[in-house]
Amino acid sequence: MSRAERLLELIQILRRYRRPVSGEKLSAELGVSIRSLYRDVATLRAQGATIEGEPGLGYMLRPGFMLPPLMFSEDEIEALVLGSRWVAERADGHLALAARNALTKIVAVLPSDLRDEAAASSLLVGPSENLARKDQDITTIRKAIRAEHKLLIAYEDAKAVATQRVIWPIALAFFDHCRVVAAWCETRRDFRHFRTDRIKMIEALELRYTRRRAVLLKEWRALEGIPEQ
Amino acid sequence: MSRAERLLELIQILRRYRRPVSGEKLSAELGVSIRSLYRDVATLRAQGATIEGEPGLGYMLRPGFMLPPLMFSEDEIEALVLGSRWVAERADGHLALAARNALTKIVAVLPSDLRDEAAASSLLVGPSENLARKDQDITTIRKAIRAEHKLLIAYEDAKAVATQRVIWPIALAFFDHCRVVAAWCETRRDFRHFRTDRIKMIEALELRYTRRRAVLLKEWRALEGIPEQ
DNA sequence: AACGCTACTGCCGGAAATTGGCAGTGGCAT
DNA sequence: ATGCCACTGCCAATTTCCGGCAGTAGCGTT
Repeated sequence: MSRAERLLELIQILRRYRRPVSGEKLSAELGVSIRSLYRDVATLRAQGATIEGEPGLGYMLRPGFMLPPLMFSEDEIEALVLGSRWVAERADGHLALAARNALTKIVAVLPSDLRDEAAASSLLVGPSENLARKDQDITTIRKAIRAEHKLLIAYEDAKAVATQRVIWPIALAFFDHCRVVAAWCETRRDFRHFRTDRIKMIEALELRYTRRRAVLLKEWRALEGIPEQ
Repeated sequence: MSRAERLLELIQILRRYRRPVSGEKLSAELGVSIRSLYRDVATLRAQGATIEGEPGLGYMLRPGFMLPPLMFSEDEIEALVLGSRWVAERADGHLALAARNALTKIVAVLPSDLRDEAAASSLLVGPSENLARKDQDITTIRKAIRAEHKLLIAYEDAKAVATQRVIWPIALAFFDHCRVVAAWCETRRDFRHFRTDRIKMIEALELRYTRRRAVLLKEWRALEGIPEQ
């Protein structure tokens, strides 16, 4: 195994463990001495990986993904740039920032003669027309989805009937004029959809819901007839 | 310079030249022997780069970009996935396909435990509401923009007045309900905007326009007050 | 047919990078 | 005070990398 491959392997091993792992264990799994492991960690850090090491504990990789060298066609890069711009324009603050950061990283490594072209890429995203912005809420929802946490919401449906419910959010759909949360509703014991602009209050309950999101998502997709994207 | 860096450098050099370059020249630019160059080319090919080599001619890189190892945060990957999905949903056939391909490539290299999560990512893009689809035209426009080629179009404006013009397309803006081409209009000798759904006919003139797109784009941006994205 | 140009491969000795072991420092918790 | 562990510098052994050489093969020109 070449060194480059081993570095990638190290990232993946670190990613598998969620808790700190000692360097000795990592070196054993890689079939390499502890000394080399320290060097590998240093190299990865130099490449931008956020590997945290604490004496007495071990190493832990801050959640993230290391992509190995990838080859993209011109169209593919253009698609990534356009997509990131759309997210930067339309998604909530955190995600929009992440989109800009991802874009910056990609553009930074392009050869200089192409950097300008990509930066000045001719595919633009227009502003949203009348999309009500509830950035902080969307961020809360996204976090809850990822953590499989319950949410308490005050909702006002299309007929202006107000309710309070505990929901298990599983997905967030972006439409032209609104965003919709798909969730399992504890009150109704069924899947329900909630337009984010009709959510009047939202409270993150630091409480995990009892089924796996992937499973719920699959059931919901089947019910709604939504194909995998 | 480490070998990994040199491989990236080779890609960038190949990208600079648009015509075939001999291995000898490449090796000279890299400050390395011809023998090593052959090895480097072989390595890059094994990594998926499409470098074409023909005896008597030289090497040529099929247009595309090699991204070096990159580190993305969870949010950044989520933004890339969501953005690609939007492009796959909303852009024209070629670009949509490119978005799907880019996504496939990214997902393919994620560690397996995360692949499913990314594939089943909870951020979805709803279908467009009443967007008139003119896929083949959009592709033509995109190609013309990239090549800085003129286009002959038959246009019907908001008042149903029909005209034919030669335009120099410089950008394509995606709005919720329509796509708009920004262009220099030869007839009017000024910048004009054309909604793609009002373009009745389009013909690609294999003729380069006389000013650089980057410059035109900058002027147009200044005129319209559109900030760099 | 001969020649020039170039991609491509195998082999070999020398150069350079990688590796493992060792010794030592320092932080932290028990 | 002890144990655990991250981290660094040094050095010799190992592995990989590199350049040069010789040789094969495809293609177009003369």
